[in-house]
Amino acid sequence: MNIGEAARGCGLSAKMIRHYEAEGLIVPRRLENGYRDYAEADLAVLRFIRHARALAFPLEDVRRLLALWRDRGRASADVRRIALDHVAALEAKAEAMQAMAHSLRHLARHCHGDARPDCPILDELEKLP
Amino acid sequence: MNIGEAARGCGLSAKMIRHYEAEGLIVPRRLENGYRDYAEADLAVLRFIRHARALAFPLEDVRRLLALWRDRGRASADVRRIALDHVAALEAKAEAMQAMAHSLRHLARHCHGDARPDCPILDELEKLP
DNA sequence: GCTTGACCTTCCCATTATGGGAAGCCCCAT
DNA sequence: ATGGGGCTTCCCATAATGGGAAGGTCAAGC
Repeated sequence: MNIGEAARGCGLSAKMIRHYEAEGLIVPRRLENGYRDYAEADLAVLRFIRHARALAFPLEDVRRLLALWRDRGRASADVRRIALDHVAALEAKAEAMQAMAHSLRHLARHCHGDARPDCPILDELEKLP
Repeated sequence: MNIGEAARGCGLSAKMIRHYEAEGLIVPRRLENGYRDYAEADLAVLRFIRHARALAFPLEDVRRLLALWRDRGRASADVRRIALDHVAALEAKAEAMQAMAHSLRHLARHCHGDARPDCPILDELEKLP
């Protein structure tokens, strides 16, 4: 199966599949003409990568998860550790963003939002600590 | 005031001040020796930039906010528009991240997290749609 | 007056994940 | 054999930040 077919089969772009290969996540067989040749098992790996990325695991985490996935004897605790660390990172970022959104919404609520020039939003950006 | 002093005075790194200059946000006077020379008024601009960045406004937004800030006759509606669009973007990202965190936490809850190899997290990454 | 150290300049590179696009090769169907 | 579509690699760009090199400048101390 060449890369285009593999891409359609796993939901990733050919571009990204090559990128993941460059990152060492999945290195397919090569045909004599130089074309990449993906097996069915490779498709499963590519889908795994797509799912992990959909949950925003950084590639470095995906690499480790893949290693654990391939290791039939891994301890589930290792997987859980990676997942929970990632959850913590996600929640920290999400909370930071919501705090910023909240502050800004608060400012915007006190801004007339009409043709007048006075604007608490700019005032605040000017004066903040 | 040279760039080091300006950096200490506004809370940005000299590196970033140069970057914001390259982006056209603030271009200081130059001394004869080529050194950048910041006035007090420049410090206010730099602080404005820092505050806007602290609220995660992208540089492009900062550029527009700065223009409005400098324009004594701007309509507060223009500022509000930028702010609320940014709030929407922040909230969208925050919600996406929390949804991912939530899914993962759910998976992790069903993972023993011990030495056994069976792991619902990996199972899910393997099987997802 | 010269050395030293702190500061300044510009330029290049790396990060993360993704995509655009060019140049050139390959394969298959007409 | 020719054309179209797929494949290859390589370079570039994104956003914001930082690291670091190579070299110019200034001020203090001797």
